[in-house]
Amino acid sequence: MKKLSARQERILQFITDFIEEQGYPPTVRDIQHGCDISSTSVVDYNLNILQREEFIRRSPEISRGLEILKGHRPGARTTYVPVLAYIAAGQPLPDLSAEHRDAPLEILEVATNRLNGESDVYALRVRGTSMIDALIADGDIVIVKPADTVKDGDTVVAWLKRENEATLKRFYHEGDRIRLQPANTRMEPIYVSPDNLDIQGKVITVLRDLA
Amino acid sequence: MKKLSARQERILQFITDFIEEQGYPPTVRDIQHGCDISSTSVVDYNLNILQREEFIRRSPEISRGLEILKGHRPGARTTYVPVLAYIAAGQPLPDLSAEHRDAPLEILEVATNRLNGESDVYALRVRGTSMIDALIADGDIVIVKPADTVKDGDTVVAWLKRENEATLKRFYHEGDRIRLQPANTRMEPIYVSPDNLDIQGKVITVLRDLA
DNA sequence: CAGCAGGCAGAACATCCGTACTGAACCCTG
DNA sequence: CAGGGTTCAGTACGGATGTTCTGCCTGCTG
Repeated sequence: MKKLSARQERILQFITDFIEEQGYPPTVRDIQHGCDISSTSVVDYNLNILQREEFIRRSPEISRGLEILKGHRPGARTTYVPVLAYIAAGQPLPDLSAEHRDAPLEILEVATNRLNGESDVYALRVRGTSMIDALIADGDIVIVKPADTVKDGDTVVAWLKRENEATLKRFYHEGDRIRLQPANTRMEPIYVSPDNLDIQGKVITVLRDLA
Repeated sequence: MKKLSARQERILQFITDFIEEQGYPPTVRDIQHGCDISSTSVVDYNLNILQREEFIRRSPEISRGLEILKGHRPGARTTYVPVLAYIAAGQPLPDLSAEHRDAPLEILEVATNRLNGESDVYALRVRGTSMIDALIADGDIVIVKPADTVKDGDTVVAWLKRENEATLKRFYHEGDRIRLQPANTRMEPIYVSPDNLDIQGKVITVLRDLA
C-alpha cells in the first residue's frame, strides 16, 4: 500500500469527520473548501488516488458517492482490533512493539468507546489456565495498549525475565522494587526488581465469550 | 410521537437499508424508485413529516442531506445493552424476566456481533469479590440472555435458593442432580438439586474494563 | 352538500455537483 | 538540458437533485 500525501491524509480525515458530524458524506466542493484546495479537479484527482489505494469507495456520477473503507478511523462506532498472538506462561511473547501487524491471528470488532480513546491497540488471546490467578481464563481476550512506561495501578502485560513468564498484574512502584498485585484479592502480590521486568503494555479490557 | 403511515415506515426502512449498503444516504429519487412512488414531491412531502416527527434530520438544499436519528435499527454495528442490576452474593436478584427495563443503571454500547445474534439481552454489573471463584472480578460486566432452560455446558446465572446466593457457573445435568462447575479449574464443583436452583439466564460475554 | 385537510401525481425550475479539458509548476531521471 | 510523470489551478459542461407549483382525489365534518 502506497503512503498517502499530506493532502490525501487531510482529505481522508475531513471525510471521516464530515460523515461523523453530518451523517452523510461531503461533496467534492465540501472537501475543496474544508481542506483549503483551490480547485474541484484537485479533489477529484486525489479522491481517485484514495480509491485506487482502497481507502475509499466512489460511486461514479453520484453526488456524495463516497464511503470510507479502512478499519479504524475515529468516529466509527466499532474498531477492528487485531489479535496478534497467544499469551501463555513459559512462552515468550513475540515482538509486538514493532509494526508486526500484518498477520493477525484474527480480527476483533470492538465498540470504539470501550477503547477509552486509545487508537493503536492490539489484542492477545490467552492460552491455557496459567493466568487464573489474574482472573483470566483459557480463551479470554486481552486488549492492550502498547506502552513501556505505566502508572501505578495500571494493569500491565509483563514479562518476567528470570522466571521466563508472561503475566497480567496491577503495577505499583514500591521503593526500589515493584509490586505486582494479582486481580484476585485472595492471592498474594509478588515483588520484582525493575531489571527483571519487561513491560509490554497496559491492559484496557478483558473479553470472555461464553456463548 | 405520531404513528407513521405504511409509506413512511417503508421510506424509513429504505433509507436505513440504503445507508447500510451504500455508505451514503439516498436521494429523493432513489427513495422514489425504491419505494414505488410516482413523484418526487410525494417523497419530499413524507420526508418532511419524518423530519417533523424527528425520525430523520434533513439538510435543506443539500443532495442526500439525510440522517437517521433513531437509536437502534437492525444492521447497526453496535447495540445498546441495558445494565439492569447489580449482582452480588447474599443479595437477591431483582425480577429480570419481566419487562423491567425502563430504569437501567447504565447503558452499554457493545459490538453487535459479540452478541451472537441474540437480541433481548441485558447486562449485570458484579458487586464485590464473591464471584472470584468464577473468575469474575469486582466491577465486571456480565451480558446475559434470559432463559429458564439451558443446555449442558452453558454458563448460567443461577440463584441458589437455600444458600441465598447468586452465582455464575457452568451447568451440567448429572442424574437427578445438577453439577455447577466453576470456571476456575482449580475449584471443586458443587452439586445441587433442581428444586434449589433458579436459572435466570445464560451468560454470553464477560467484560472487564481496566483502563 | 360545501369546506377543508391530508395524501398524492406530474411537471418545471434553479441549483448542486461530478467530471472533463487545458495549461502550468515542480520534481525526477537519463 | 530534454522529457515524462505527478500534482495542481481555473473553467466549463451536463446530468443529478432538492424544491416548488398546480391540480386531483378521498375522507371527514358541520
